Amino acid sequence: MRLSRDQVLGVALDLLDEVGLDQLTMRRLAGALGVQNGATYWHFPGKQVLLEAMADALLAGVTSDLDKHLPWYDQVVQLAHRLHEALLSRRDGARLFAGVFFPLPNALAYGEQMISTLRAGGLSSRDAAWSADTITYYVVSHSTEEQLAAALPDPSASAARLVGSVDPKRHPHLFAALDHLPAPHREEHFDFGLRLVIDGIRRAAG
Amino acid sequence: MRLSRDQVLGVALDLLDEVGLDQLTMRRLAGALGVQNGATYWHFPGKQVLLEAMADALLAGVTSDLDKHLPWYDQVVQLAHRLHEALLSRRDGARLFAGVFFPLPNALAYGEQMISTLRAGGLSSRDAAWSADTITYYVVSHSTEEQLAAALPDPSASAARLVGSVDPKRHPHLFAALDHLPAPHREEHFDFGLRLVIDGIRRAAG
DNA sequence: ACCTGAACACCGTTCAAGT
DNA sequence: ACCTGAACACCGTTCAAGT
Repeated sequence: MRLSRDQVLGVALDLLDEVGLDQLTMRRLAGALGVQNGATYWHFPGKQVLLEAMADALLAGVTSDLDKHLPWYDQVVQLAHRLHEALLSRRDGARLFAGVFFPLPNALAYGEQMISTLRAGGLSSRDAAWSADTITYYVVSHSTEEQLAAALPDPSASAARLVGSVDPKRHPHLFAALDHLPAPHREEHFDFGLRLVIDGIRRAAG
Repeated sequence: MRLSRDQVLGVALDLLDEVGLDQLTMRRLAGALGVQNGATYWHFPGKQVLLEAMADALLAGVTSDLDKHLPWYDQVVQLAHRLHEALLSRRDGARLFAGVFFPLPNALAYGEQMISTLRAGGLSSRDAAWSADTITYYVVSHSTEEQLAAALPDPSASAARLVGSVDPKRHPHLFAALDHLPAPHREEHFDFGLRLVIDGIRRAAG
């Protein structure tokens, strides 16, 4: 059976979940497709383009069925959560998305939705665009860290290394902060920072 | 003349500026050092450890000579700017830093300084730690995007591709936002988002 | 202690040739 | 139109052997 572009994309996403971004190679992908390693190059001109398509596929549906009855700032929260979930939906999804720059359909839809919601809150075109950037930076960076932490060979050994490297004499505040690591409270930690950003935006909205 | 660990690190940083993170290979590094490609492995056990050392080297001095007479929130701004400058000081510096997870000396000093400044503003240990995380996420993500944009093969062609991909009918708000791209106003764009976050934190500080 | 030389097991990409 | 087979120019890492 011949390959289709969508089939290559789908198997690539499944392979990402299985082996992670660093181990996702064109040769492994060909193997997973049961095909010789030059074959995928007929469907995608190179690895970078495939990665871009994968990144945009992650965002499918982020703007669907949003609740228009919420106040504008809660709509922003909802959309930010959607992006967060989308990036976490596949292994290394956040890093994949962060490594891509170009405007693709689902990313454009997300941007349009975010900016229009912020404009509904009374922000100027510039402030809405720049606030959307800030929210997106936050979500992407937070998601990246979550997945990096999850990918560590041995999480509890890594936590121990972290604790061990903080000398309470030299870094007293950091030492105290070890009681408040992000990992055990993922959702709360994410919402805390998102709330900071959105409170700032509400203030800017006057 | 024999190599020293510091010499390897220094040449690696210079090579990073010259060729970028993706082209920074252990073999090129050996070439730049005038040595066979196994030689560096005596000084660093592997590429990842070298990258971690390079990332931490970027942060040397971020906490030096901070102005203690500023109000706490302006000290936070100053420290965030220091991190921003440090990440931009070398090509792909932000991506290099983002790819590293483990606690190294300069990163610890930065964290300690940021949390202690926030605590001076009246935040609880938890809120200070989580607010510091949010600021750091913002700075790293913003810096990464700046450097990604700067690394595009042809910036003006890329801008054209961006403009061309936004249909004003389908994405009217995004289209309007094209007048406010980050690139032409780097510093202002950075400060805008940082201000949002810090306003949120000041509100949390009560 | 520090480095060479050579090998091992991989990569992404290209492209004539097949079907 | 779509894929194979084989090559090209690379990687990171290891390690016996040299000095």
